Amino acid sequence: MTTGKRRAPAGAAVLRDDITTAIRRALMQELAAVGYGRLSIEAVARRAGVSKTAIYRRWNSKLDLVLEVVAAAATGKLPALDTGTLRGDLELLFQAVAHALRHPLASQIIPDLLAEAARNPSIDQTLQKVLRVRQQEIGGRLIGRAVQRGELPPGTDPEAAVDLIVGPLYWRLAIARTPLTDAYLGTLVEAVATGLGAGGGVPRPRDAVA
Amino acid sequence: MTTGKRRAPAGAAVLRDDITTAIRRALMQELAAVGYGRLSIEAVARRAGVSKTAIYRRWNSKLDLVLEVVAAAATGKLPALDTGTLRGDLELLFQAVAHALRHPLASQIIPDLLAEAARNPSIDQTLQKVLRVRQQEIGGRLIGRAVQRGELPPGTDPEAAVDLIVGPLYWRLAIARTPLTDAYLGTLVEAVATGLGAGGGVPRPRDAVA
DNA sequence: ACACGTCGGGACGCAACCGTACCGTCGTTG
DNA sequence: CAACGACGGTACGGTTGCGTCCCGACGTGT
Repeated sequence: MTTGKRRAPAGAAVLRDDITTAIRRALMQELAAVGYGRLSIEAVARRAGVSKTAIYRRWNSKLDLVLEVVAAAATGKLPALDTGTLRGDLELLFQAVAHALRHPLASQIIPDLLAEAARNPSIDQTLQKVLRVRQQEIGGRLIGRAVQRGELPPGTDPEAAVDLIVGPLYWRLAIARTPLTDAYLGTLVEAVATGLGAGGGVPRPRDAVA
Repeated sequence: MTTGKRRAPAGAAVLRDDITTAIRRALMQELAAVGYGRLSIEAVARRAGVSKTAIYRRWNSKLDLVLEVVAAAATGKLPALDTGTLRGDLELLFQAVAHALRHPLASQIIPDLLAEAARNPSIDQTLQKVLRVRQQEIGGRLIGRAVQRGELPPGTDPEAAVDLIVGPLYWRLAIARTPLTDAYLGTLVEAVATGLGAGGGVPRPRDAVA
């Protein structure tokens, strides 16, 4: 690509990091632009200003590329998240989730891949690791501390609590794409905190309706 | 397609309804199977047992087909939904939403199209009509009645309430694809009801953070 | 009885993409 | 300073899809 005058300077006998990161960046942008369904290696190569060959030297296939890059991008740092009160923890967590979902790329890529996960086991598995398991870990610790403090009843189910926390934020930011207000966040904290305590704890799943 | 012996009996000088509905059904199934991104008219025709020509006689293009069929499928009936109490209304509403999201086709198609809506204005517009506007209507009436009864403070924002209702259910059923329990539904009703009333009402959006 | 127009089937030209295989170039590593 | 191997570029054969067009067959409405 880039039909220049003669030839652009090439690399050497080692995989160049700048080219690797250019591919990663281009993949994320392309994924946001057209989604996984329409994703093409050629478009990624074009966008990265890189030859297709350079991509196939690093990854075996489209799926390989997506899984590795997305997993790497999602596996980031996260705060300590221990303020001493349930409401404080919730507020921090909400801010973190909201911050992540406000990234334009993330808010396009995540719903797309989550939809794709429903029909692609490899993607499903990867997302389970980098999204849901992390959420459950964080949520579990958060709920556990609140129970120890006596802020929540002992039977509280962390899994359900996470749904209650992530669900509205995800719906509003990623699906409805409605602007988020501080007031809304505050109310959400209040609703989740009181809601979790209200029912005498969220019982564990038993009689499945589905 | 269907390279038979000679020729199957054909129709007459009028669009046959059975073929039209076969196309509609095939489109929904194909949409669930591969998503909008990979959707192909040829696959729809194959699945419907119909020639491509038959599809193009009815719709101009892929997008036309999808928009019309999806809108028609989503524009269904909905219950009266007025039990006399906030918790009763919420429970009915949750059951209805949960029922809709348990349809295998719906739970595949809806997240896919919602993700696609982020980059396709036509799809976005259609979904806004058949999903979000309906939700806001229903939620608005529900909240309005609760406010009149004094169950909720007057300032309660119906839009935020809908997010609070739909979000967790959508996340659990369409994204996490976790089985839904009666107990979970009950707790959700409790959490939303108390949560909405807790903060002295959900204020309207003002200082957007995004 | 007859024209109308849909039916399946097939082919069309065009475009895009997959994954692989070659080049000749050229920087890095030892 | 020499060998290694990644680099861009290009081409390959095969597949898939788009949207259009033509055909002969045939059932329906007038």
